[in-house]
Amino acid sequence: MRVETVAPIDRFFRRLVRYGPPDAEERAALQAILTPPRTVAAGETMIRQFDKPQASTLLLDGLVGRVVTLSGGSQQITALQVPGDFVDLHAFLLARMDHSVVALTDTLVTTAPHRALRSLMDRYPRLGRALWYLTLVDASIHRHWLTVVGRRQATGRAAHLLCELYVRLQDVGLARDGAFTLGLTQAEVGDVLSLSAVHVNRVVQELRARGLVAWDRRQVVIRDWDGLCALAEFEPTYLQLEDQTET
Amino acid sequence: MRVETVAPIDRFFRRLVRYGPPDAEERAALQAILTPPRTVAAGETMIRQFDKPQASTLLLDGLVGRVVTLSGGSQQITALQVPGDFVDLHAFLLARMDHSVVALTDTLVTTAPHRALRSLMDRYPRLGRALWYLTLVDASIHRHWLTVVGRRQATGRAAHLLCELYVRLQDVGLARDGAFTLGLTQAEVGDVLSLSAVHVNRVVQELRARGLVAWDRRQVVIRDWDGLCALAEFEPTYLQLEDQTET
DNA sequence: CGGCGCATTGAGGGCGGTCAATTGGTGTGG
DNA sequence: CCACACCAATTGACCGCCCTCAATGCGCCG
Repeated sequence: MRVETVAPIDRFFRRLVRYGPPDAEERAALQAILTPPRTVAAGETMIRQFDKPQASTLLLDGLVGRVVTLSGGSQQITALQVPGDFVDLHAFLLARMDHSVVALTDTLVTTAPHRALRSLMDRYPRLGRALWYLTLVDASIHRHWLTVVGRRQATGRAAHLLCELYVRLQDVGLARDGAFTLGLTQAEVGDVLSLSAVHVNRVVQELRARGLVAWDRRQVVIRDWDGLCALAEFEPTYLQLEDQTET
Repeated sequence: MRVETVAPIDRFFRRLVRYGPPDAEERAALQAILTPPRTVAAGETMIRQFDKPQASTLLLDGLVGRVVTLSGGSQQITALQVPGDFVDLHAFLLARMDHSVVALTDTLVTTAPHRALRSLMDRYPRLGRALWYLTLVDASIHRHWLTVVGRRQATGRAAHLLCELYVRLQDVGLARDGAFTLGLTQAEVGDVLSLSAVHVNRVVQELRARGLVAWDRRQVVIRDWDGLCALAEFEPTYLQLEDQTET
């Protein structure tokens, strides 16, 4: 999955830096509370809906989804997390998980115990705000997808997902030259886009026919970035990838 | 709009208390930084997309929406805020507003300057976490609506909106006995549910025909709460209205 | 070779969209 | 007091996107 050689933990710091670079002391303090990395196999549920985890999980490698199972047995993926993302930082403060967290590929994760996080925040308020910031970016993405799912047709939704994933993966060194590994089956893409697996397939074929992407198995190559963005009406501000420093 | 006699600011504290009751000192400190209340007329845009506000707005009375205007000229309301809600607390840390905030009825608001918020947080870390918590509840609602809009049919979506609004308004003393003022036109309901105004009307008539609600102008009376919840598959955990205390 | 997961293809139907016209309530100016 | 404007709600006709239900192809692994 790796493209550049980036130490997994740096993917996280790169994210955190957007809010305001933590100094060496803050960085070390944060790193000190992380548990040793462990692997989770594709398909495993790492956190169950209604659980009350005592630690938050940081994704180091792989792809995970926040999954809600619906009454009819179908499921909705409300968010995808790429390496460097905290998967359930919101569990630090919310009473119960409102969704499950499922490994969509083989993954590598570490965790930050909530007790340690809390004392870290008491000691380094700015670091606390940086973590808060990360959850706000998640919320911004949620809001954006609300408009994508609610208002865009299937083709635009799919194109939008590809644009977003490419940008996010590129940001952590896991995509380059338009190529990346999509850790999702077409059925799972449907669970993200709120489409049936059948219709996802038709859309994929349309994107191929228009010469926008090559999409074979789980390998995606974007052939026409501008065209794909235009079709998706992709405007990446909502991902909050620009640096901003605390004023 | 008022049903019980609740001082507007207490609607906010009632919310905050869910995370862990602030002590008298924290309460006073928070109240001290709030600017004098001002009114905003229905239809006015209080915060514009792409703005970088220097203060966050606390809604004391009325109804406001977070609105994204789309390329086609239509709009999506990604969230509704009821009295007691911070409308744009995320602007405290995010670089730019990813949406506008529009007053859907005449409203009463106050603001908390970001500079003051920041020193408040440095001084009272637990209060800071309580504010973070509020934004996490927002995110939880966003995720939930992603599944509602993505997976439910029009009738279920509308029923769900009524259930949620009733519970949230009741929580701040603005609804009772199944009756509340819906501050939205049917067209605006469509902007929330990602439906056309025409179809919203068809759905409203179906809800009336099934004997679930009376809905005249902007007055809604729920005639059959259980039936409405069943149709909506409403399960209010995601609103995080249960108390939880910091451990 | 057989089983399995995933991708693909086809047929048919329904939910909800657009376009357009009408009703009705409210406010305003003459 | 009435005429008119305006906004919100309502109704009807038509149609297209995407769903469901199947069946088939295809690569991989035991």
